[in-house]
Parts: sequence; C-alpha cells; structure tokens
Amino acid sequence: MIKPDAPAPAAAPSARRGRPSKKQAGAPGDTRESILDAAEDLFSKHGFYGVTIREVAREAGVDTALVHYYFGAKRALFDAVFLRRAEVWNSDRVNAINRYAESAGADMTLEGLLAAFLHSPFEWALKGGPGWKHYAALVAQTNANPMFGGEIMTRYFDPTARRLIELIKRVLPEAREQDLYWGYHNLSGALTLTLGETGRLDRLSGGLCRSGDLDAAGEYMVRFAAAGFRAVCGPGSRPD
Amino acid sequence: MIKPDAPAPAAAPSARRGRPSKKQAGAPGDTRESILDAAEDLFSKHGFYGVTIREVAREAGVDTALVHYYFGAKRALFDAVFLRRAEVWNSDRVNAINRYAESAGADMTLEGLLAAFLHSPFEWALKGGPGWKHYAALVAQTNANPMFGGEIMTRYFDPTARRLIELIKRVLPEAREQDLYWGYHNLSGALTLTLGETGRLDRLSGGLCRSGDLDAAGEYMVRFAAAGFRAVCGPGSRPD
DNA sequence: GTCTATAAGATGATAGAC
DNA sequence: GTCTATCATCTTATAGAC
Repeated sequence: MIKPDAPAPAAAPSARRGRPSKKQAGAPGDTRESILDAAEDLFSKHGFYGVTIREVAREAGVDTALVHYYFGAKRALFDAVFLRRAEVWNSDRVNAINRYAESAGADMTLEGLLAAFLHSPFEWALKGGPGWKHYAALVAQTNANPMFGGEIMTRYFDPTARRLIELIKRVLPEAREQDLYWGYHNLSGALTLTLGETGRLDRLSGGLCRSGDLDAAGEYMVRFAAAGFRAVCGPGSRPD
Repeated sequence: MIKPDAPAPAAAPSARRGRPSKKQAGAPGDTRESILDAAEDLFSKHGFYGVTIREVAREAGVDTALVHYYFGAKRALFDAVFLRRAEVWNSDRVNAINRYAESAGADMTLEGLLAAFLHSPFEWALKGGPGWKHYAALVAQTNANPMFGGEIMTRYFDPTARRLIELIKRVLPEAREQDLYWGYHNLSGALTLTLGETGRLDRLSGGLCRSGDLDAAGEYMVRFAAAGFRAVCGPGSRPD
C-alpha cells in the first residue's frame, strides 16, 4: 500500500456510497444516484457509444423516460458521471500533496510526493466499492480517447496536475518546464492503464502479476515514476 | 529521434501504402484496402460502437453491402483492421531488438534496448502517413479498453513484449520476474497514451509541449522507462 | 416523479438483380 | 464484384396521462 500523509477514504455524501442493486423507494436522490451508478458501470465497460439509454435504465431499475427527465441528453449523463467523483479525487489529491509538502518541508522527496498524489485513486479503487472501480476504468478509457477524451481530462484534472508539477519543481529545481510536463505525461499513461485493470498484465506474466493487485501497482508506480522524473529532469539531460 | 540499429520505414506491400481518398477502379485489392483504411480512421476516432458500417462505406467510397461482402460482421472488420499493421510493428520490433542485442553484445544498455523496441511505432507514426497515425490511436484506445481490449493486446502484442523482457533480463540479471512485468506494464501505459496524441499535454503545458512531437516523446520515454526499470528491478528494491 | 405510448429515424445484415 | 431494395430491430427523445 502507498503510505503518504493522507487519510484513508472516509464515509461521505452521495458519490461515496455503494449502490443498491435495485431502485429503492427510499430517500429522494436515490433514483438519480442509481442512474448515475448504472451509467458509470456501463460506460466504463463499453464506452459512450456502446451504451444505450435503455440499458442504463434497465440496470438502474427505472424507466427509460426518467433518465431523460433527470439528465436530458445522453452526453449530459456522461458528463454528470464523470464529474461526480472527479471532485472527490481532486480535493483528496491536492490536500494530500499540500499536506505532505508542508509536513516534510526541506526533507520532501519525489517518492513521498508521488505517493501522496497517487494515494487517493488507488485507495478508492481498492476500498471504495464497485462504483469507484468502474469510475477508474472510465477515466482510463477517457484518457486514451482521441476525440473528446483529452478535452475532458484537461477540464477535470489539469488543475490538480499543475499543483503536483509545482511541487515536483521544488524537489527538482534544476528541471526545465517541458521536462516536467513530459514526465507527468508518462506518469499519467502508466496510471490510467493501471486503473483500467484490463487483465492484459495477468496474461502476459502467466499469472505472476495481477492487474487487480493495486497495492503492488502503486508501489511500483511510485518508484518507477520517481526514477523516471529524475532521469528526464536532470541537468544536461537532453540536448536542446 | 530515437536512434537504434533499426532501419527507417521502407516501402512495402499493402499496409505500408497511403490511401487514396476515393475508391479507384485500379488494382484488385484496392476496394478491400480502402475499406480497411476508412474503418481504421473511424474506429481510431470513435471506437468500435461509435462507427457504423454506413459511415465506413461512405468514407471508403464504396457501397454498404461491399463491407459485408469483404469482411462479414462488423467485429470481423475491426479485427482485420487491428491485425493488418500489428504484423508490421511486431516483426519490425523483434528484428530491431534482436539485431541490437547481437551487435551490442556485452555492451548492451537498457536505453539502447528500449530505443530499438520503441523505434518502429514512433517511426511509422511519424513518417508512415495518416493510416499509421490512425492505427497508433486505435492501439492506444484498445489498450485502455476493459472489455475486449486486454484480450486483443494479449493476442497481437504479447509475443513481442515477452521477447523484450527476455532481453531486459540480460541487462538486469538480478531482476525478479514480476518486477520486469510491472516495469513493462508502466512502459506500455506511457507508450500507448503517447501514441493516442489526445492533445491533453498541449493544454496542460500551455503549448510548451506538443502531443504530436513524437521525436521528443520517444527520447523522453526511453530515458524515463530505462530509469524506471532500474528503480523497480534493483536488488532489494521491494520487500517481499 | 413516474409511467405508457409513440414519434422519427438509424442500425446491422441479407437476398437477389446485374 | 458491385449495386438496389429491404427486413427486422433498435435508437434517442418527447408528449401527455396519472
């Protein structure tokens, strides 16, 4: 497990709750959340075009017309799914790296910083219930989407990425700006592929490694990326 | 530019040629190739479910029924698109790393090996014409797909990945098997995100870095991944 | 808020003429 | 090999009853 100065996931409203498999007549907002949960699950598996409103409604246990009632067009439903948990990830991560930077002070290390940054997505995917696993896979697919994926990632996640890069600059003060951005780019690719848990690694390794072993994945990623950042950010690391 | 002991792309049959924008009455096989080119372009942008047979036929300048005549079901068309250039990438890469390992002998370095491995996809995406760019983006999306993506990547690319890992083992003889597989996993994520050219990096960096600058991307990736492999493969690198 | 009913069009796939 | 015509089904979305 990654061990930064960040708290374990705690109970919190809406997005942090598990989903009942069928619609309950209970609290207001339940129907809306059920639709979001169903859409999240299906979008994460089949992509935007691979899911129909009918399928979402059926999995949520509600009528088709209700999906339109709550979210309007299909694309608005997708955006609502994406936004819901992005806010949690982002506030968790910004808080974690700020807190780490403050507490570590001059002893700040690249490994510590990356561990703090990566803690939230890994922890939620591990312990947040199936919705968070679906969301992680959805982000993985979106990051690789050449049409609207880059734009969505920019909109929801760039502020957090910029804050990370600012703090990395303190640890690697001699680094050039572009080296840091390319370093982050490589980290982002590794992270989102991992969050997708596609199972390829399991087959490639003959079962020796498991895509779902996010504890191992997190530790490997911290060390891999920290060394990678140092290698591309060192002075004279690249002829201009 | 990555400089391994590998040749630049050379003219070769079928998959290596650019596509005429409209169907030509010319050589036999032209219709089939036009359909593959159109499907490759559209699948890479919108994914499997985001493309209709009618759109493929229209972009290829042929009749809808011809798509079924040549490829049968839609999924068979997708597989044919994926297979076509996978064979080129794979033979290029296996030849490149084998040739590098033989010529370098005991002087083999991790950087040299990774440069040889990465040369073919980057070089084709840079100089192979639009079809190769589309293919690169298609692989990027497929690698992140949790339903059939992992399986397809396994089927088409694992033999090549295994050969790379064998050779890395010679450079890092003390590495544990699982360390090598997780290292490759991180490299694969970085590589496919790069090949997707989603434009996110351009916005994140305020224009300082460009997704399409594959020359820079390749150099950064070689150094980032080589350092990353060393960090996760060193002796005592991870408590068991 | 929730449902029924339905509009208005697109979809994958095929049969059969040429 | 290529085209026309078409089937049976599914699609998003809305209007309106309750």
